[in-house]
Amino acid sequence: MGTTQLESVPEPKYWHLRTVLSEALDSEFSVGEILPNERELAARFGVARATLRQALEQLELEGRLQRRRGVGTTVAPPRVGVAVGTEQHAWPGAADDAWHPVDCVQAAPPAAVADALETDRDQPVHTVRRSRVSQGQPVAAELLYIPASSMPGLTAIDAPSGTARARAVLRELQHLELEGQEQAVELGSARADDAKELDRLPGAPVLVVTTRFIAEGRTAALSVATYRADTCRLTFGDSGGVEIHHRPERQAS
Amino acid sequence: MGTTQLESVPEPKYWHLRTVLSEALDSEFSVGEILPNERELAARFGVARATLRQALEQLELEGRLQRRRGVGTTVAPPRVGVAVGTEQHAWPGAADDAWHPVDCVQAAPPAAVADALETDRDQPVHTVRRSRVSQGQPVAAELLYIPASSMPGLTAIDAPSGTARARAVLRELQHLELEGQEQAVELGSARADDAKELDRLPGAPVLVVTTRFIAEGRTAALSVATYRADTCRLTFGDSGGVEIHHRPERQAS
DNA sequence: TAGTGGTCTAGACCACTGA
DNA sequence: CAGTGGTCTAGACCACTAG
Repeated sequence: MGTTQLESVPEPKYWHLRTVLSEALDSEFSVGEILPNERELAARFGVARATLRQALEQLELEGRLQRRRGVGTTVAPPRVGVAVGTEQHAWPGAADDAWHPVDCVQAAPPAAVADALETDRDQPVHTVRRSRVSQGQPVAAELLYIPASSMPGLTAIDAPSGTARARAVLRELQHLELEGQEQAVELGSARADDAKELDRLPGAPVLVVTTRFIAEGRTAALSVATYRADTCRLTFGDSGGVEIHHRPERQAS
Repeated sequence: MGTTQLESVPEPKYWHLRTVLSEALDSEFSVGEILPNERELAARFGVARATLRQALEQLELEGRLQRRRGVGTTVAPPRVGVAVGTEQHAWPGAADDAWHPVDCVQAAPPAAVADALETDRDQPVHTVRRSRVSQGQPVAAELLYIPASSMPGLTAIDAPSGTARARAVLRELQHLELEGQEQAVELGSARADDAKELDRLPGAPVLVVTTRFIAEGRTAALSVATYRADTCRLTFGDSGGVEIHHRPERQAS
């Protein structure tokens, strides 16, 4: 009788814990505040540390918490909205581009990319690496694939690789007429190199945005961008910065 | 010396396992095939079951595996592309709509929704529940919020709730002129009711698509749709069905 | 060096499925 | 009913951070 309620169909402990912690975050903690450590929290709730961690993982997935090894668990700020799809289509590297180039090499692409580009697998492809920063934090890493056949004017550029090469490739891209673009979003996990760039551990959840740029009836470029799923909200549509932040509802009783 | 290689900076076992299993899935298994059970796999790889499960979780997150309690672990088909953003904006419930209505009630909305709708928190809102099916499988559940003030003509409808009511609300919506829409995508975890409708466990990863429909300069409707993140690839742009499926690259050595 | 989160183990029991 | 994945425990050690 002293307990709140008997659960005829008991929900898992970690799920209940998630709800309790979520409400505590709303009412008793403010952004950036540091939580008690995992061993202490587990003891306080009377569960094993693994169970407590399962609840924390959920909350981190939902962007409510941020955990860093050697430091602690902190309350995360609301997700930052990053504009991904715009009404006025534009090539990567255009004036208002939110990305900045990092590197560029010319090599044979992975098989999956060659398929999407509709080119032979041994045909060389310019691969531009770019990164995107928002509010001081890295939010996305991108690999931009451009078939060499799309850019005949670039064969004689002197810079063989590096940032200068990347800029040259992007500059060349602007000369083509962009006819349209198609995008897809799916859930993925960060590969080792992306994870490093995003300041996360390998396997961290990411939103993978694949963009196909169409010119002259063909796929002129393919962008594969991985966004931090914990901190980002991808926005599409006319204006990107509108304040629609959906926080999951309370659990129904 | 018999081992393949000494790892100077050893990656986690579960991550290495994920890679090994991923390659095995590519080469030795076909879609729908059932894997050995977890205890057997763990023994075969010489790890604890929890570690093996960590690897399986990764692969399930990436849409490579499907696990069902009491049944087993099967190889998942490639993710199905579902069109989310279209060039020609249209109201929910239009002729070519992929959704079908389930239910409708009129009640005060959650606080977060009221804020997004820019209405008072105690103002009544029509809440339409819809579901979306693709290739025989439920892929998304939606809550569609429409302020009663947007639809003055609906006060006298006789059906108080249920599917008939939902259809009536959607029909009424078509009479307004749609001026634009804004969308956002973020990662979330399925609430209990959504999870049930999506045939998943609570907490399963979902892609939450928030759409704001604008008419007469105001927010006339707000849709919060949760898509199964494991099985869905959300497509935006001119044509939704194009075959760009990005499979994560092999891990660099 | 002390304290944090990340990984891993070897068990146990439960909830669910299908024969 | 037997077999599956899902939950949970109580430990251990490791990698990383910061004072």
